[in-house]
Amino acid sequence: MIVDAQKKSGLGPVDLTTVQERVYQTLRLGLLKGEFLPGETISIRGLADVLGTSPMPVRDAVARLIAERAVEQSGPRSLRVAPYVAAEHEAYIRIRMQLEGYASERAALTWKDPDLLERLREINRSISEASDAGDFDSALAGNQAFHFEVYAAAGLPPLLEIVSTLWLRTGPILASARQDDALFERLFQIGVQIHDDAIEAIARRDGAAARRAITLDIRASHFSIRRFVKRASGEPNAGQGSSRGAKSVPASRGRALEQA
Amino acid sequence: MIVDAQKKSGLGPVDLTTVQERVYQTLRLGLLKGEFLPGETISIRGLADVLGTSPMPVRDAVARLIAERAVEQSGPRSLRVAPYVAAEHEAYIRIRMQLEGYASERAALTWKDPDLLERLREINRSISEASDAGDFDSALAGNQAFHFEVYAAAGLPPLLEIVSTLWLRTGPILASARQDDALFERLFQIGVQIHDDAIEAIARRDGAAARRAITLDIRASHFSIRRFVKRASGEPNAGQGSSRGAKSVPASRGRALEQA
DNA sequence: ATTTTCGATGTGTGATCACAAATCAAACAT
DNA sequence: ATGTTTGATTTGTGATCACACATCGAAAAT
Repeated sequence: MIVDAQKKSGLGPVDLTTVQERVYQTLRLGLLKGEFLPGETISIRGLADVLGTSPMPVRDAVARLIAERAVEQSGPRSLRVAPYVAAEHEAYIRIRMQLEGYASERAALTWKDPDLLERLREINRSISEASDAGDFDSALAGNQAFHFEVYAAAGLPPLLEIVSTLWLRTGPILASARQDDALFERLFQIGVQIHDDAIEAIARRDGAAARRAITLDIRASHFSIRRFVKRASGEPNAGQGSSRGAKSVPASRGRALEQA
Repeated sequence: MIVDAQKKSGLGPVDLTTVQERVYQTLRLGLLKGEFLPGETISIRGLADVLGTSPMPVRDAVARLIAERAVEQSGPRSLRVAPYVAAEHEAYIRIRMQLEGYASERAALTWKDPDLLERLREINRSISEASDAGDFDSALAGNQAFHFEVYAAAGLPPLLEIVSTLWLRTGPILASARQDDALFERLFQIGVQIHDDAIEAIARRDGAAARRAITLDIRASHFSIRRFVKRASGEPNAGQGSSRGAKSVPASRGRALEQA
């Protein structure tokens, strides 16, 4: 043996994740944060350029996003973020109510971590503050953190993954409503209130009440989104089906990932 | 215009799907049919070789399967079919009971197609016959057809997709139990009976009963699988695996069901 | 006999190139 | 002014190559 394991305890392990993985996580986060608009066309080469890599890793990452239905092919040679389609979105909401309702019920009945309640309260407080301050990015992130904190307490890791891919599809749509500040603020006000109900239900291990609170939360935000889209579709754009031959996407191209 | 569309009405439209898509569908079907064992290592080049293409399309297809958790990386440079992990599998069963139970309930309450019942009865009959004849491939396919025929009647296409990716994960595990003929035959016998209950429930639009039947079906097959795996892990017998993937699949086939 | 070493082989990853098809804009013809 | 065509550009797809690392087998050293 040449040399023993050097014990320079000053340096730790190095990030050895693959480029493809980092690209995937970046795009995923961007989708969740609403940096892409529903229906926005994307290009592998374009993304590679912005991210500072070759098209290859982006290609793999996009393939995964396609499998998760977050990205779809709008034609033989074009990709776009999944557009808003009323019927489809409504279906996803129904599914989410079932799945996330089940997760909440299970969390309320089986949770163990004694710090859970305090953590939920803290997160909910931060949502309220961020919303009041007009910091919708933080409020959105906080909302996501709250829900997943609850679902994690259900003790079914695979459920977390499934729900998270569902959020990946509803994410851009929810985020697109951020254009309407007033609506967004009221959405969070209601949300915080419902979250409090959920916390209380979990505290007293009332599974049915927890399920009711979370499903109500999902339904409420869905109604808001629907109202927003309906109002917005008066002029700018309406979601179009996955049929080909659609030109789509107004010039209102939102920022699609800035720096490298 | 150079030339009109030639009207040789003898030839129809040509399959213009991409190679990647066909590879994906092939692998997916193979997974569902049980041509891969849980935990079996696979190689991109090997699959490409077998399928007669370059590694490129396989790479994209596998990326999608990874996103669906049907394939996972077992190391920095190696891939394998998702192995059987008891806790994980149990979680998937719970999720499936929720989702497929919901789909069944909704199908029973909202179905419209007047031919639905007859189609279900026909499929169930074919399962029974195939099982009696020892043709488990057909019986397995029939079972899948039955379930998805029901879920399709729920009128929520996105739900179908989600459930189908869940089957993609439980598929190889279910199929691996085919080594035990006796168990498999009894499994189908019980299944056919439960399916009849489900049909009856749907016929009289009894949502709760339909949900009960389907969840029972899932739970029953889960118990059988669990019993099989438990027995198989005690005595790693050399069952024949129709693994058509690449070379690989070392002698440790008996342990393919456990983990790693 | 057991352990170690080391080389051959195979792996996923990433980059680069080729290509047909789709898109867009300017120039055309009406 | 308007609808059509055409040509340059960009797209995803697929093939090929290079590379670092993992794996495994045989030879060597203990």
